[in-house]
Formats: sequence, structure tokens, C-alpha cells
Amino acid sequence: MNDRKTQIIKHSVELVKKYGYDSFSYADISKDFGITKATIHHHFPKKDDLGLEICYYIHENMLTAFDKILSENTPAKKKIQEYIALYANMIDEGDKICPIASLQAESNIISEKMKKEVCTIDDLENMFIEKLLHLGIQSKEFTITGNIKYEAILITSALKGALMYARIHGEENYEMISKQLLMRLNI
Amino acid sequence: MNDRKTQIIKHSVELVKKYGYDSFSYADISKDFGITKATIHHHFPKKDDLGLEICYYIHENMLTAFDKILSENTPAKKKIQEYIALYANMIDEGDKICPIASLQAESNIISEKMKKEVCTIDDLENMFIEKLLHLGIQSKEFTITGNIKYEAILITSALKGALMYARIHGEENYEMISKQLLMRLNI
DNA sequence: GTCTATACAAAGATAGAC
DNA sequence: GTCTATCTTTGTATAGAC
Repeated sequence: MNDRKTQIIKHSVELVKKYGYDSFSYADISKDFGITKATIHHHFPKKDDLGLEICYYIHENMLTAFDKILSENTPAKKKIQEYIALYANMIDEGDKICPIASLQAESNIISEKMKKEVCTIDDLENMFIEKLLHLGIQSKEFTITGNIKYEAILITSALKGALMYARIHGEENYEMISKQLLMRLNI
Repeated sequence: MNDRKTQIIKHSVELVKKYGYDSFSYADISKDFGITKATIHHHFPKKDDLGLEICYYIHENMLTAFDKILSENTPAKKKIQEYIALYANMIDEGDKICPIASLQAESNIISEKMKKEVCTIDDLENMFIEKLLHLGIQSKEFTITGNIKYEAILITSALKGALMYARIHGEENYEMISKQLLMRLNI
């Protein structure tokens, strides 16, 4: 619809991945697109308006990516590896981390509305992984010891942590850490 | 030792754990201690000076905690649990995460000097865990599949991620996630 | 939708007095 | 070591013209 509006949201997600929500400004977007700050305020009166749209965008993007992975006729192991590859792309883009990890780290800064959205996205991601784990168990690709729900949360949390580590210490670390994480599933 | 300067550093570490480095200000410290911003600038002319001292303080604190755990005549399993409890304390303090995770999330905001210090602290923590893993293997308390170095990095990264998750979703999650993480070591 | 202009507060920082 | 006072820059935000 509103091309410029979507353009700003997309770019803002990248800024969150690189600098965090509180540390990027309307001035940054202004420079990057060659428009004035006032124009951005026209589309998003308050920064929190933009912040919420950022969350919604991440949410929708995630749904699309997960639906694609689920729809493919592939074994659970392959689906999990595709999920892990989604994260890897963020480092390749240059100096970025998971936008949700970034917002989690700023949870005492963002509005209650944004916080709630972050929680919803977290739940979505964890339920997706839980689903993949159940798939793999059913197809006897692997077994899970302990609690499946928390195994899922462990996987998503560990990958977010791994991405932050790899951004500073070298992107090659992400692959090594994720490989080690999946070792318990014999993947 | 317990002079104003140290007092400011200690408090700043807590602010980093709660809000992040970029999102806390001299004005915050000023209010909390009832002193002016100028006084803080007297102790730390630039914010980066304070930032570095924050890193050094975290570094030293970590060394002390790790030395204590290593010096005790306890099995490796117990030592790992003590390490995990160190993290748990941060949530108990109220709404806080690992200060290093916070700085990692802001790695494109902080100075090169601070970034280097964060890396050093990361290495220190990972080597500590690696040591505990070797101890446990030697004493036949558990076995490790895969790469021990990356198992250590996985543990530290996962716990940082788990802490961020638990801050938003409820502190009880930290225990559940860490329990699931250690399941592979049969702890 | 985009601009200029402007307001207003906050953040980092400095000079100089006590 | 702490203060008052001041400065600069940046960030968020609004009003009104084109």
C-alpha cells in the first residue's frame, strides 16, 4: 500500500538488529532515505508507533518463514536446519542480531504494548520449534530427554545468545555453536 | 575502596543490567545518589571512561566468583550449578540480565575499547566453563559429545539468552531452561 | 507526502567557584 | 569532591506551507 511507510518499517527493523531500538533515531532513517524527520513523523507520529509496526512486521515475516518451512515435504531435521539458517542470514547481512533478542535486551525501555508484542512473537517462535520437535519424535528421527517445551525455549534462547556472541567474536562461531546445540538431537 | 567513584561504578553496572549502556544517563545516577551530573563528570569525564570502568568491574567480580567456585572442594556438577545460580541472582535482583549480554546486544554502539573488554570477559567466562567441563569428564561425572570448547560457549550463550527470556516471561523460566540445558550432562 | 521552521527536553560535557 | 551555570548536540515532536 503505502510504499514509503513499509520502506521505513523494513529499514527500522534492520536498525533494531544493528543498533537496538533506543539507539536508532528518526535522524538515522532521515539520512538513509534522504527525507526529513518531519516526514517520518507524518507516517509514525510517536516513536512507539514505529516501534509497534516494527514488531508487527517481524511477527508477519516470521509467520511467513515458518509456514514455508512447515509446508515443505521434508524431514524434521531438515526443517530445524532451515530454521537455524534463518538466523545465520542475519550475521551475513553484516553486524546484526535477532531483532527480538535486541528488543528483549531493551525490555525495560520499550512500551508495555511493544513488550507484549515481543512476548507474542517469542511464543510463536517457541511453539514452532516445539512443533518441529514433536515431528522429529513422531518420525523417530531423534528423541528428546526432559521437557519438550523447555527444550524448544532452550533452542530459541541459545540461538539468540549464539548470534550475539558470533557478532563480536566472528560469525563462524554461530555455525559451531548451533552444531553443538543440535548434537543432542543427533542432527 | 567504597568511595564515591566505586559507588558510581557499582550502580552503573546495575543500570546496564536493567536498561543497557546507551539507555542510562548521568542524570539517572545523579538522581539516585543526590549528586549533580558535573560531579559524575569529575570522576568520569566521558561516558566511555565510565563504560570502561564498568567492564573492569564486571571482569574483576567475575574473577573473584570463579576463583571461589574453583577453590571449593566440590564435584564439577556442583560447581556448574553454583555458576548457574550466579546468573539466577540477577533476576532475583529485579528485572536484570547479564551485563555482558546487555553490552553484547549494544556492540555496535559501544567504543572499540569497551568491545575489546567485553570479548576478554567472554573468553574468561568460556574458559572457566571449559575448565569445569574437563573436570567433570576427568572425574567421570559426565561425558561430552562434540566439541568441548563450543559446548562451553553454548552454555554461556544459552544462559544469557535464557536470562533475557526469563526477564520478560517470568523468572521461573530460567530454572527450567537451565535444567534442560544441563540434561545432556546428566546433571 | 514532503518540506521548513521551530519547540522542547534530555544527554553529554566543560568552566570556574567553594 | 561537589556545586552552579552554561553550552552543544541530539532526539522526539508539532505547526503550518506547498
